[in-house]
Amino acid sequence: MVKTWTRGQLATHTGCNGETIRYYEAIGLLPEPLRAENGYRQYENRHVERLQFIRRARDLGFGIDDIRALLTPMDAGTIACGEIEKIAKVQLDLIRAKIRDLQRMKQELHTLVQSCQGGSAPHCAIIDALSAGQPS
Amino acid sequence: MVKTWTRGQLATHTGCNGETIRYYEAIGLLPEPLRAENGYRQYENRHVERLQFIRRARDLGFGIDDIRALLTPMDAGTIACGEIEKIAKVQLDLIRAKIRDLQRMKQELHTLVQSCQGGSAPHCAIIDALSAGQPS
DNA sequence: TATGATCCTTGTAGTAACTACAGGCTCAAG
DNA sequence: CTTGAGCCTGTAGTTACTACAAGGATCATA
Repeated sequence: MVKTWTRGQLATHTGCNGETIRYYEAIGLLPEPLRAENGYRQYENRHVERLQFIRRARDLGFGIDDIRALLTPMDAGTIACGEIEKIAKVQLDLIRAKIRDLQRMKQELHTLVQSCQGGSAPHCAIIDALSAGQPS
Repeated sequence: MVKTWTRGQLATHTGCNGETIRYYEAIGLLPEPLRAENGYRQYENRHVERLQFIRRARDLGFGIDDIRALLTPMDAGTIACGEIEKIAKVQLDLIRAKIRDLQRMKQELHTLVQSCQGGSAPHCAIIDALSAGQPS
């Protein structure tokens, strides 16, 4: 007998929300498992590994479609390393861009919050700045 | 006569999508403008300023509910500077946390992409790493 | 054996902040 | 007068889940 898992067990083991597991099945990321006689899903090791792969990729910021683009050739056994590297590099660039945006936002917000330090001004410096708007 | 703007003019002037303007009205961020006889919205200067305020705050990462929390006391004329500073500081902390997350992701992805540089390995190092999963 | 808690099943709706139609008026230019 | 753009309304789609509701199954305990 091969060890199988229920949905809750898979959720606990992987740290993935149980509903999310069902969602991944619905959108075709996680293959449909066999069912026990009572209708319960019976996950096997390949499901555990697949789900862990998905979660790791999601943690690194890959979108669902990116992950599909990684999994499909993996399933077909035709992994084109260059294609995969490309997806990862695009993702890396996206993350770098997001960091730049956030750092600009952080800088501006920091200036805003600093300007408030008086605390008892007749007008709120934050509101004033947002209303007037410095060129960003 | 006071100068008024159509929705499209307001969109062009503020750089905000025209549908988004309608959306802000629907959720109560932007007050309903008067209508011309043909039913067209007639925006006034206060709408332009309000929309610019909203866009600036959104650009700094404030959520709709944050902006509502800023606008409501502004409308009532009871601006509590401390409250506003608190909202801004929370937002600043959120942004700092996001930056940290993204930098961790960037580091891991960078390592992944570097590991691929061979290009002609029998297995893709990126796939291997995502499958095996180093502790993050 | 009864019962209550916990798990599983399904389908559907809600989240954030828009964005994109469809179907139908209105308006300005040529 | 026609054509194309802009405006109106309402609704549905986007991303990646998350949260029910209603009902059946299982398990521990009394």
